[in-house]
Amino acid sequence: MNALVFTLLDIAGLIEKRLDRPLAGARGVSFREYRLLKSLSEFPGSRAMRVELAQSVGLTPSAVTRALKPLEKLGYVVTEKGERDARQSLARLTQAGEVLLADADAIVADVVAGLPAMSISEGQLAELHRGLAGPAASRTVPLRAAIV
Amino acid sequence: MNALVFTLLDIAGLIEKRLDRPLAGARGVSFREYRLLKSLSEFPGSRAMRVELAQSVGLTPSAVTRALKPLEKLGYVVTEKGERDARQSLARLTQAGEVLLADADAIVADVVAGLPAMSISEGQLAELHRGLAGPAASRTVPLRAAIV
DNA sequence: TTGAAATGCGTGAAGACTCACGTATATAGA
DNA sequence: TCTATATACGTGAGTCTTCACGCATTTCAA
Repeated sequence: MNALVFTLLDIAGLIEKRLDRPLAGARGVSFREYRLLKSLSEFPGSRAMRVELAQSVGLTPSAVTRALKPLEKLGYVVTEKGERDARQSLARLTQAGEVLLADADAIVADVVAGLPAMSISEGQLAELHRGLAGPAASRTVPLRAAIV
Repeated sequence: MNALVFTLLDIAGLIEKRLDRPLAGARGVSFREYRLLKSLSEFPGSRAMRVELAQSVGLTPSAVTRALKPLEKLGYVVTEKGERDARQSLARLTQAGEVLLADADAIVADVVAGLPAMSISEGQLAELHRGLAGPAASRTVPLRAAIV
């Protein structure tokens, strides 16, 4: 039982390392950055707030703020002030960002194709993912109850 | 294909977070530290070199050196100079470490039991793990070839 | 035996992440 | 309208990890 979980964690670590190297070497972005850009590209108009982005990649908004900075400097992302809500800093993928993302996608697909075959059902994995992510959202309530 | 891999990585991250909190809260050790101690306990006599330990938990020897320091301070581990080889710093689990580890094991088992059911074959996962770890070991040769 | 290469370890520097906190803006209720 | 709360963001401090080195010790080959 525990062994299965530990093995899973090890596997994830190994895969992440395998993805990180080629991306960093070829395009100068880490795998984390790739995922951030990928996530951004999936928002309507490739625009999203820090909080949305953070939620979708499983990071803190502050971590997103920091991760975005170098990507802006490289011209892959620009941030625009929200018009309706002045608190918002909307990150938008630039054209250069889209090009980079396309290249990176190809690299990632290559690496993934080179992984040992895994006979895991995508459906089951997705269900497990939901099972893990869901309760985290509703966790807010019990925590408050515990504090009060 | 890619989606499956990404889901797997997300799941690993979520599980790690779930394990980290209870351990840190109850026993003051991170999940990484727990794994280090666990790994150490599995060596004969609960003694191991930095390099061995590093290899078994997927870290750098220097990372192990640093990770071990606070655990030593807390009395869970002591390091002894190797008698046959004076370069070695052998880490050994103390009795206090064993007690801690037993408690932590219980906590981990609890958390794992609370995870959503995962219908993944342990055998298949182990095979994937070998497939990923194995090539890394033999990677030394091609790398050298590339350099020369 | 002796010089060169390999091995084990520890440290400084840098990167990435979280937490805690403060600021600016928006919103809801008295 | 005015005040309290919530939201979105950014920064400083702390932790953990890797990389690049350098030192001490061992091993191997001439």
